[in-house]
Amino acid sequence: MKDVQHDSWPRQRPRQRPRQRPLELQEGATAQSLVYATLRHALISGYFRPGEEISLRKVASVLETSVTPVREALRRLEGDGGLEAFGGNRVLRVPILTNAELIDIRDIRVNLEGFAATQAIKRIGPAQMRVINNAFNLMHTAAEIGDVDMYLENNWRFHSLIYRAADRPILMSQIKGLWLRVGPLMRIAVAVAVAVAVAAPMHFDQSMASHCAALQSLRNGDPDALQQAIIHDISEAASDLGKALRNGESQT
Amino acid sequence: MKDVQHDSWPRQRPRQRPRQRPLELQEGATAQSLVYATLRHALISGYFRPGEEISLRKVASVLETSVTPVREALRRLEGDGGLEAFGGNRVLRVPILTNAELIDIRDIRVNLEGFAATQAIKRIGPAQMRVINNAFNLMHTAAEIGDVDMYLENNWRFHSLIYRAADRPILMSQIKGLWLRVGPLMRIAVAVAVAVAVAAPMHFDQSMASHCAALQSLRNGDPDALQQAIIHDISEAASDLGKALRNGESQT
DNA sequence: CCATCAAAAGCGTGATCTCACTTAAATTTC
DNA sequence: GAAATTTAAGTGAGATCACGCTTTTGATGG
Repeated sequence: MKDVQHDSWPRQRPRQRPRQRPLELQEGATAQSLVYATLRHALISGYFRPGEEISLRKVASVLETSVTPVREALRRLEGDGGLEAFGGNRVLRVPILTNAELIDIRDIRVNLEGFAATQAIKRIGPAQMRVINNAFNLMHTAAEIGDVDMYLENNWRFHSLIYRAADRPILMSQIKGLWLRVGPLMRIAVAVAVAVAVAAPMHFDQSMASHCAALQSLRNGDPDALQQAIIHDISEAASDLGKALRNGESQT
Repeated sequence: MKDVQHDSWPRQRPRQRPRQRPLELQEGATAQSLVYATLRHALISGYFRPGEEISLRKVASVLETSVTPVREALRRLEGDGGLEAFGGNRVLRVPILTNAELIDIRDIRVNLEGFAATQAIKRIGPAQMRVINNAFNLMHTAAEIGDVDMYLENNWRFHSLIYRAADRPILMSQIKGLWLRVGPLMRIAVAVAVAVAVAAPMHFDQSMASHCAALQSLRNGDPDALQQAIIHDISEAASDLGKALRNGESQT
């Protein structure tokens, strides 16, 4: 059935080019979704600096695919607010948040994550509690040994594990979208905090106090206390992020 | 290296195709963004039914462009939750919300739009108040004469004008994303409500009562009352949407 | 040595084509 | 005539190329 020669064409067409390569794309997932997931994770983990420019062809080259899936992935990230088009050439880059946007995100996070926490606390069983405890401990030790990557990863794990228990996919995606926006700044803020924490180890205690209070509220099953702890943590973090933002723009 | 004739190929290639046409794409906006805006507006206005399938080539043909920008636009909409990929062929279609998703969206709306209202009320001046009043009146008359399009449009205008006054772009985009998801259902719910309103004109009064209370709170500058009115409206609407959803799935 | 201008490289955008796959229709077969 | 199979049409995914634009670079003139 598959007349490979395409009889509708004259006859001898060289046409040697198409040669589509299936590549290493595994498991039915589209290349576009792989690129999207990769870049999204990189953004949320702060592997890109605010203001860094992302090139279609560079990404396509690194990920060993063509420009088409990359462009779709970048466009999705642009829609998510994780990237922004800049200049007349529409070069895509990591957004540099303004202070107003930071406040905007903070308040949305307070509402959404606070609500998610109250919904989650009813559904957290001993198994989830153990995993959350694990993430908390890892985050704690990461802060002690000054491992920024480990801290960021487990900070996200700690929060997302709680919210995931709420079993609200749409709410979860909204929260993820907000973390995506603050990811690049978060790394800078934490890196600075870690740097000063070497000299003054008590600097992380503010952040740790919030997380500890959240953990305690989880154990007690107190939704209001948990919500307050989450809100406090978000406000603290927003304050640090604001400092990092102002430091960054003074450099630029 | 620019050998336009591609000397690597035999020689006389007709190759008459490139012929890129600038088309009617006006004002520096990319074709992709035009397609996105068009389809997004169509979705939020309920011009597509839940479950309706959207074809790349059909859209490209109707909008007189190629498939590339259309696919990017549809992918963005998929990321927004306005479309979903279905089946092994990843055919894109308008999502059919589950009841859990409806509750999810309702609660997020209560939090986000309630918060937006409290932030907006401090910043609403006489000029905005006049525009909002206008939208309210248009919505009211639309309900009386049974014009579904007019009602939907001004319902969105009424709400968005309030939220826009909060001057929180990110919050606004999140709220828009939620309306995008419920848009297709909203039309069905309103159409049903209009149909029965012809027989029993007092059916719209619930919805109108919420909007009236919101307007009154705006005039009084009472943020708590406004928030309560918004929350009440959202809850009412979610109830109607749930009925429309159950009716729809009984047909399917 | 610096300013100026032209060439080149790089950017995103969009069109076109092939591919793999699914689904609908038509044909054949029992 | 009904059922199974083959065929045709339609789908999204991905690669490649041309285009217009901006930025960088290199050479030339001052």
